[in-house]
Amino acid sequence: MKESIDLKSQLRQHGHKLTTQRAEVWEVLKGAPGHLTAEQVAADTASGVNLASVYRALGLFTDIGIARESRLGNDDAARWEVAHPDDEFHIVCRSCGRVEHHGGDLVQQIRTHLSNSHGFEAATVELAVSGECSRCSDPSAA
Amino acid sequence: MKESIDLKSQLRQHGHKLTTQRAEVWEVLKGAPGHLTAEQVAADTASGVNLASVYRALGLFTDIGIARESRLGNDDAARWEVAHPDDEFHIVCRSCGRVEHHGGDLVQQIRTHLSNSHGFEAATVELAVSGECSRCSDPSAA
DNA sequence: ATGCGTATTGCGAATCGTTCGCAATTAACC
DNA sequence: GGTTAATTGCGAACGATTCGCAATACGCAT
Ligand SMILES: [Mn+2]
Ligand SMILES: [Mn+2]
Ligand SMILES: [Zn+2]
Ligand SMILES: [Zn+2]
Repeated sequence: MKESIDLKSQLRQHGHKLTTQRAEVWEVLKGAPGHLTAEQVAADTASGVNLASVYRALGLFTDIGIARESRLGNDDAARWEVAHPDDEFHIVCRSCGRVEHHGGDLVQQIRTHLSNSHGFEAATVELAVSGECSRCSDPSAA
Repeated sequence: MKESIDLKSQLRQHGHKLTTQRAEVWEVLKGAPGHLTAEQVAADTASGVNLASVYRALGLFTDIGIARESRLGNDDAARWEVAHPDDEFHIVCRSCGRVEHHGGDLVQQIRTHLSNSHGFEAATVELAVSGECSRCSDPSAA
């Protein structure tokens, strides 16, 4: 099973407090299936955490590395999720907007090529592919 | 030498007029070394084209495929350049913000893998790598 | 060249996502 | 429980982009 992140210790390690709001925001992120906007997080929060505080929490989580922020598709709002490595990249359906994750060594290959052939050590590799997802391209397959 | 795009015919083909403002915006894009914000384009424009009109022109150029829009690094403003294929991806220095282009077949490999192994035809592949550029990581190399 | 009808411009106001300032609250440590 | 600095909530501010609309300028046909 997947290691569960201990929010309290992660925050402590970076010199921050564990507040009820942060805990609630974290709970929403953990429970959500996908990539949420700050507004969605705020809405799903147990006690209705203030939007500005949600932004602050999400920003903090991203800074300390337990959450990941991305801008997907044509979307103008940022979205967050529990952190996952770059290697698991995003495939965004340009019809319905659904996002799938794709693992494998494709991203590693990019890193390796840049390092071996160009002496460049990639800090982050952001890869996002768009196209029609199976549900949208083949309407018959329910 | 690189084929030069004929703005007038590209616009005609898509049912749009060639205006002096569009010509000026295009001139700026063609002449610019890098990736420009709408504000920068407006500023560099011969007759000071209005910012809203610059946005409209850049949006149109992007729609008809002769310009490319990207959001690089932590930057919150969109940037434009004369269109180039996805295969030439972006390497962004997280210290100085400089952007380099990197060609090769890495992006094609991604497309091929997704098609062969998953029957997924990628419409766009957006790849952006971050790290320290040579100038920033090795200060001695002037 | 001239005139027409429509696409396009410029301008300011509006919108949207996100951040800020600051007084009131609260978590962490004693 | 008391102290104190970190955090919250609120509303106002912000920057990027878009919109509405009257004035203008293309493109095409005279
Ligand atoms: Mn993800
Ligand atoms: Mn580019
Ligand atoms: Zn879909
Ligand atoms: Zn640099």
